[in-house]
Amino acid sequence: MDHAAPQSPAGLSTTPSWLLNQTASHATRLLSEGFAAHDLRGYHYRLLATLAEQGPASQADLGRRCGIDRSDVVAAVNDLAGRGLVVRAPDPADRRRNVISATGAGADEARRMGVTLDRVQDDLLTPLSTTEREQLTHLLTRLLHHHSRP
Amino acid sequence: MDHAAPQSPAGLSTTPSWLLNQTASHATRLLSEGFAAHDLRGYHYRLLATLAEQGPASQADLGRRCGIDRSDVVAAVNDLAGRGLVVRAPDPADRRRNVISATGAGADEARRMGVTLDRVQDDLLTPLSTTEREQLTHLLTRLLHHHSRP
DNA sequence: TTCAAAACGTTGGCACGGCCAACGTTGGTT
DNA sequence: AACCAACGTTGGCCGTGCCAACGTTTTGAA
Repeated sequence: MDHAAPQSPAGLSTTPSWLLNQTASHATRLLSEGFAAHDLRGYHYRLLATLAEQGPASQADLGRRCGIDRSDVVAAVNDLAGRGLVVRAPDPADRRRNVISATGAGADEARRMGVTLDRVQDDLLTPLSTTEREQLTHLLTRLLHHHSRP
Repeated sequence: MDHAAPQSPAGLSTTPSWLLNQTASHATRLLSEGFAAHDLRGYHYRLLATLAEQGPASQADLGRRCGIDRSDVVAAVNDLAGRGLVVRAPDPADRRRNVISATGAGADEARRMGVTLDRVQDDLLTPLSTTEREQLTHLLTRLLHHHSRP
């Protein structure tokens, strides 16, 4: 009686926002599957990578740089500190702040997760040529830039 | 001391998966802000639009067509039925199934939300030319198609 | 025809990213 | 000194996307 089409919400399937969300969803899935091998999540990687690349920072700064809410930074830093990937120390110059630094193990893990990240990018973009990948990156960058102005 | 850069997770900012997630995030935000005016969410629109365009269907079929889990369809249909946008009736031909149909009010609401959807698309794609919008749509469609083959 | 497998609706739960309000503490301004 | 801003922290909420399990009903194969 009903052969049940794959999955394509009617007219939605040509809608940019729909396409965007679906592809992003796939990307997130692939990425979190990859990160699961490290027993960590996206938040952890963002923080770890930022610390490894830009050096120690306060939690508030970290949150700003990573686009993560202060309250979520707390939990993620707790996780990372609990595994010795990161060290939380009071800032002697400003007692409101904690200075977060990546440990050696943390930097290593950041590197390893970076490899995973790269692998996932390739996975994700498999069907696209180099030129097309650049096109996509360019278009998305422009959209993103436009929608991030105050 | 610290001037706090905008928000750009180090090397991540050039990563397609990152760009994808960020732009999708903006799109979702815009969309849910738009849908909030209708006091409904994305799930509701997907179901309503599918019903309005393709006619009545069982919950399982609806879920398949919309890419929504069966269990989530239950709740969303409850909401829609509670507002008279949709009717849930037992299928006489198969007593396992409920036949879901959009009411007149449901079809109206679907239309109205469709307008909101279109407005949000324009909002989202403001900085892109027509050609570029087509490029983006094309690229995303290809990615999506590639990653949805059983 | 009988019996096992599959599909259905439903409940309840979890993960993840994102966001907000509130509090006590500490720092800077005026 | 008084006020306001920033900080870390707790605790909560939302939306999307899953999964497991149950009882009911249908289908298909022995």
